[in-house]
This record gives sequence, structure tokens and C-alpha cells, in this order.
Amino acid sequence: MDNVSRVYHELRELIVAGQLPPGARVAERAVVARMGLSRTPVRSALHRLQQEGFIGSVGRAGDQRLIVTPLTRGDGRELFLIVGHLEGLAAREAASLPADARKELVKRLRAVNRELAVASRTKASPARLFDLDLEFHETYVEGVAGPRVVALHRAIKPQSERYARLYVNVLLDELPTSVKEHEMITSAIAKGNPVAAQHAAETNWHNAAARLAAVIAEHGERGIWHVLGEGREGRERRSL
Amino acid sequence: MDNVSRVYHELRELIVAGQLPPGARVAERAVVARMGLSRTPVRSALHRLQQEGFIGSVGRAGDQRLIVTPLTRGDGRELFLIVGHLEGLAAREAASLPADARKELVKRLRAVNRELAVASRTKASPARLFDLDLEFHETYVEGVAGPRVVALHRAIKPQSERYARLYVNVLLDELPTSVKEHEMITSAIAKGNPVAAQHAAETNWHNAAARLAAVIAEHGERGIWHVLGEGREGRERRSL
DNA sequence: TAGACCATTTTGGTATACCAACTGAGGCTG
DNA sequence: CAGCCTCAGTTGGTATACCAAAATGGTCTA
Repeated sequence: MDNVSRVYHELRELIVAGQLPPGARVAERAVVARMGLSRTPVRSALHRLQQEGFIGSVGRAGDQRLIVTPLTRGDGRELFLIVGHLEGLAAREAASLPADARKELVKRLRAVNRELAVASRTKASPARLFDLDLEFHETYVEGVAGPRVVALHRAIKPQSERYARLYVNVLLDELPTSVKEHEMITSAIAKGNPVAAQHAAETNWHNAAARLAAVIAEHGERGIWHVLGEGREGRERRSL
Repeated sequence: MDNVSRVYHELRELIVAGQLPPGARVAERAVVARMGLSRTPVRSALHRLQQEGFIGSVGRAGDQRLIVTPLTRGDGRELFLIVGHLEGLAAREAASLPADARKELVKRLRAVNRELAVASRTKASPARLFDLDLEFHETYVEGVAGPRVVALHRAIKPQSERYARLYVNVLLDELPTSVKEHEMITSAIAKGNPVAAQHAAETNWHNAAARLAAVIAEHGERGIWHVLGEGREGRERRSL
């Protein structure tokens, strides 16, 4: 399963990073050529990406052509809400942990969130802010929630990152709000209040979904059109 | 993708129905022999089942043996909670629908729940009660929630059914409670109260998870041991 | 010149042969 | 008789050849 994992992760990375733009064609044989493997493992990886929603198919049944899933307003909203509910579940579990484990967790959460606050004030690079936000959320999901929630989270969260990366600059303005919401989650976990923790996490993402929807409504659905704007100068390959 | 789907659904049906007991070995070649296809489509279907959690792997990396996912208390609880949150999301969307669409939906929900109440009082067959409960939940998920939620629901809900089928008799005693909870969901949707609808749906499943955990704690984790009790008379094949 | 039609190419799906790693049982040895 | 070792069988992974259907692009005709 090692080779197919490699293909899976490499392609996923390309998609999340936007180097394979939404709507771009993804052809088995092209991936094969790029990766130097046979079609079999590539095919497995593509199936997995397709099932998880990174890749979609267009055309009727029988013959399907694979494309990178477009980024639409509705899809983004749904994605954020799903992630929010998964993390809500995780937060609930986190707040139900024994007191000492909770204390440990809260300590780590506060540390990360403090770093995020500082980085936000000092206008750190978007990438840095991103990673810190990511780390905060991972902290109360990984190792806390059950294996199924963690697996779903790992599969779905990166898809929400596609949206986040695309609208970074606009979304970063709201970072102070996020920091406050993070503190809400943390303190609910600290108090051992599962309902409040769940609610705080869901609210955080619900707000993010609303912000995203507003941004997309204003700026239009980016990414879909990028594909058509080909023929530019020396960019990296924009399709496979 | 047609052949793959056939294999996928047939195997999934066998697993959910319990004809392939938890822990049973699932060998590619055996499935190939049974289905009369080549390994390629079978392999795809198995990968999908594995990713969704119907099938698990045992043994270290490199060589993995596939088995039907065991039914444990922790896994059941997690599964029920996840489904509950997905349906909570759906219920929330349902309650946010325009008034006329909501009215239509509520009408169908009430009809199904009424049927369920009657069937419960008249001690209808477990299968019938099951299908009605299933239909109720499907009604406010399918066609209401977004495509991603629906897809996740379709992949995960059947796994919770494995538990439900295994503990039918015990779970059916609680059916009147379920009927009441269904009415809570329905009326929240009728009132157009998203928060209440979400909460009602989640509560329904949260209670179900608690009931299931209690039953499993009392009766032990069934299913894992069934596998060992092979060699009996003319049962259908219990492994592939 | 515009439109329709046909051949070529490209696509994903399938079957199959080969491979390395692991399992487990049997025999051999002390 | 116990323990170890070897070897065959089984498993999942990979590469590859073949296939049908659909998109593509060019040409021929009205």
C-alpha cells in the first residue's frame, strides 16, 4: 500500500496547494507518466481521492473523466459545516476527558493559541498563521477523538483548506475573531463542559462558513475559471 | 464503474446483514471466485469498503490481511455519534428550508413516524420496524442536506445498522422513546427552528448510543466470537 | 462557408501474469 | 520429545496487454 499512498499524498498535496487548479483534468496516464509507476497503484489512489471528494467525475456513467473538484460557494459552506461538526464531536470528547489529561490538553491549546495571537498581531506570513491555526484544531482532535472521527477529519479537513488557501488574504482579517473563539473552546474544555465545548467549536466553524460564503459571494467563485486562463508563461504544469 | 459497484454493494450487504460475521476473513481471491470477475474490480471494491470502515486490515504494513470490521462497544458509540451529528446537520438544514418545502417535508415525516408508532404498538416484525425507522431518518437527510453530507451519511449509516441488527430485540424495547424523539425533530423542523432541530436529532442518536453501549456492556461484545464457532452444519459460507 | 459525418486518438475498465512477503505446517535434529 | 528450521502455499501489490466507448479534429459536401 506504500506506492499508492505516495501517489495519493502527492496528488492531494498538489490539489490542496492549488497547483492543480479546480476543474483541471486529471488523466490516469498523465499521472502514471509523472510518477513513473504503472496504472494500477495510480488508479487506486485516484479512486480514493475521488471517493473523498478531492476529485470528481464529469460525463455520464460508463466513461467518466476525472477532474479536480471545483470550489463552489455551496460546497465550501457544506465542507466547513461538516468539519465543524466533526471537531464539535472531538471537542465534546475532549471536555469529557479526565481532569489531568484535560489540563495537559488545555495547556497545549493555550500555548498554540497564544502563538497564533502573537503571530497575528505581528503580521506573520500567511503560511505561518495557517499552520498555527491548523495545529490548534489538530491538537484537540488527534489523539482525543475516536479513530473514525480522526480518520474522517483527516480526509475532509484538507478539502476545507483548499478554500482557506484560496481566500487567505481576506480570511486573515478575521483572525482575531478566530483567536477569541479558540479561547472559548479551550475554556469550555478546561471547565469540563462538553456541551459548551461542542457548541464553541461548531460556532467557530459556523462563523468561518459564513465568512467564507460572504467572501465568495463578493469575489465570485474563483478557481473554476482559472483553468480556462491557460497558455500563460512558464508556470508549472496546471493539469495532469 | 458498474462492476465495481456491484461487488461493493453485494459485499456490503453481506456484511451489514451479518452473513459475513465481524472478524471474518475476506480474501480477494475468494471474492473473485464467488463473483466471477477478475481481481481488478474486486480489489477496487475492497479498497472502498476498507476506506469506509466496513473492512479492516490486520497484520503489519507490507502484507495486510483483510477482515470484516469487528463490532466493539467503543466503535459502535463513535459510529452512532457521527451519524447523529450528520443528521443533526441535515435537520438544521431542513429547518432552514422555505416554509412550503418544510411543510411538505413535515407531512412526510409525520406520516412515517405515525406508521412507525402503529407498527410498534402492533408488534410488527423487526425488519418492518427497522425499515420504517430508516425511512424516517432518510426523509430529512436525502434531498435536503448537501451532496457531501448525503454521501457521508450513505457511507456511514449502514455501519451503524450492523450494530442495530445485532441487538434488535433489545433495542426495539426503546422504540416508543424513539418515536417521541422523532416527533421532537419533526416539530422543530415544522417551527423552522434550526438549532432545536439539530439538537433534537443529535439527542436522538446520543440516546441511542447510550442505549447501545448499555446493551453491549450487558450482553458482551457479540459478533467477534461468532467467527470462532465455525464448523457448524449447513450454514451459508461464513467467510470469503 | 457552415454543418455533418467519419476515423483516429484518448479515456477509463478489465483480465491476467508475475512478484515479494508472510503464514503455518511438517520434518529434522539435538 | 521439544524446539528450530525450512519450504510450500497463500496473500496482497504491481506491471501490462487488451477492450469498448466517447471525445476530437479534420475533411467532404451542400
